[in-house]
Amino acid sequence: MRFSKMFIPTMREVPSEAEAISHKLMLRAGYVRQLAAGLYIFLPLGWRVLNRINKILKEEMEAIGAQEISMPILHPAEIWQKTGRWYEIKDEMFRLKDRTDRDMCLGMTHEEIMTWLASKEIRSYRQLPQIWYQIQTKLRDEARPKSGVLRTREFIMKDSYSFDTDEDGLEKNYKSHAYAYHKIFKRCGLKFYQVESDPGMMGGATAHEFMAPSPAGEDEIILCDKCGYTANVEVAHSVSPAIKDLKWNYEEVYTPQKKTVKEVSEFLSIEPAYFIKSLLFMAAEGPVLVLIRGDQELHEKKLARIIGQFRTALREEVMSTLGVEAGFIGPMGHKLRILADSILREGTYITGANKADYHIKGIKPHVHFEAEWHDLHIAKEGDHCYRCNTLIRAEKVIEIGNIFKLGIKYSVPLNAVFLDRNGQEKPMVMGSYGIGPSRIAAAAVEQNYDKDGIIWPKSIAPFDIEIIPININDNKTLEVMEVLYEGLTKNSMDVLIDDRDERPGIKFKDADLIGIPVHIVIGEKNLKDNQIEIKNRRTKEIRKVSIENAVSEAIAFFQEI
RNA sequence: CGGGGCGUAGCGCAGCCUGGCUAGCGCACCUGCCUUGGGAGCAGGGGGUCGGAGGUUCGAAUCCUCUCGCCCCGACCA
Repeated sequence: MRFSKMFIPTMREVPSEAEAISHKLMLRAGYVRQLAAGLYIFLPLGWRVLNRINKILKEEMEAIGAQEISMPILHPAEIWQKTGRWYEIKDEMFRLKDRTDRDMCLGMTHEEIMTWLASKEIRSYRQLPQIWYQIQTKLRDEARPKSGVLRTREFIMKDSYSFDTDEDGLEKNYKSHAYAYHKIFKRCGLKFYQVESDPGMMGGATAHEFMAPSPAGEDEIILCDKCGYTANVEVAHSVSPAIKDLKWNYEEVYTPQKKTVKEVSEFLSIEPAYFIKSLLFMAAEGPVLVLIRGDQELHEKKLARIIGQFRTALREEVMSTLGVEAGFIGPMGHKLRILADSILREGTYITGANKADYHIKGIKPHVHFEAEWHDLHIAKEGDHCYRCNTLIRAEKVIEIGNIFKLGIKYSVPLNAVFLDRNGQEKPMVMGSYGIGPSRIAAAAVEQNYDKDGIIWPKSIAPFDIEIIPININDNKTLEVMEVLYEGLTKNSMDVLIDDRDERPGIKFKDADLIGIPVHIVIGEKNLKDNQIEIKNRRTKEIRKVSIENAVSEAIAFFQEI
């Protein structure tokens, strides 16, 4: 491909709206353009990258027996109504009506439609298992699209769905997807982790996410380097640092106007970890008191999994429920549901006295209060691994893939059933598995760049090799350029020639920006010695080779990378 | 949806507070000359409803009101 014939609008300056590295570089290097918030155009270079990623996806999906199909993006509402998601999902779903006033929506994911298809077509256990996948556009009316191509309202997703006769079959397909995903992300040149995750509204008990470490990531994971425990903070367990049991006697202390843990802790010169924070929430079942240690933070999602949707109690509700103002609440003597973080099972603490301006020192679990014990705190760096007690660390990550065991969540409402060996009707056992190709691309950029631009992993670069003729008006240069281009192309290398009549500086800068892994520089000086240069974009290593050997050397050089 | 910021040429910005001459600068773009190993130089040139609407004023990029868009933080994220 010739640069002069390809639309590669590079920019010297970064558009001011871009913040994330991948966003800046993909704009500057001419890979994408923004149409509106969360809507991106993939330009020729960007589209080539996506296609390379998709090719890897297809190969690895086919390798585990998945079959590619293509489903509509426009869905009738009835199917989504049957599973209930039409009502559960709110503004996130794009909804519309057709000309006959029929409710429709744009697909944010395809569990419903895939299950519908299975319900129509699969009758017998003999037809199972099936794995169907597609690489298809998804539409989600995101509250806040951000970071360029990382979070958009319309994006392409590789989504696959497995249908099995039983849990064992699902387990097998779940595992083979995990295996395929490892291969895919490895082939794409990404650093990544597989972590335990929250199944969320997808339902089912088990889910994992594939996470590419990057400061631009929106998610955070917890890692234990010793035992290998990795989990999304949304579900991560941890053991907060141990504290001594100071065995104070139960006594009231005067703490005028000191309400927050920080204030009382400073006032009494006692570490926050010796305090119990008492928080009142209003759930569907009524008020619930939640206790966590002073140095912990409540994980609202963990709490929501236990008591359902809730909100913070208003000042008046605290007063009417507990008879004390917020800031001096203690867990003693109340008749309501009390949940406490498990760490509070042991020790002696300080807490509100249920009386304005007073705290209680010396409160002990089981003696002065009872509670349901749960993991309610946010795991963070400095905590210990709940499995092996080693110090854990946290990392920012980009979610690039996920796998869910769905079970029969969708097959039951949509009546996707089959007859088993004994002629018994049973719901299919399902799994769903997603990968975002544009997130792979963005994560690859986030993990591979320098001050000059992108450094693509060679498996997903838009081209393998870029040829840079220094002076396009030199006949010898042109001649060598054509010979190399032909030679490399014949050996199935994807080659971009910068045949523009531009100054060398511009070509070098653009080449570095665009980030093709290998550059071949043809200059008049080296030609006099019958040589050309082969350069590694990442390391800047340059190898001079003779023109005769240039093709084979360049290929070898590419393969070494 | 809550908080903050920004909309002036393709990109990056100045001008706005304190209203006033033809709306300016760098890069990019076009023409010519020159130049060719890391975003050259000289000369000439094109491109703007100052996001939009309404208002105040003799006069609005500038002041006021409304509105639209984009970005960032948070909430949300199937």
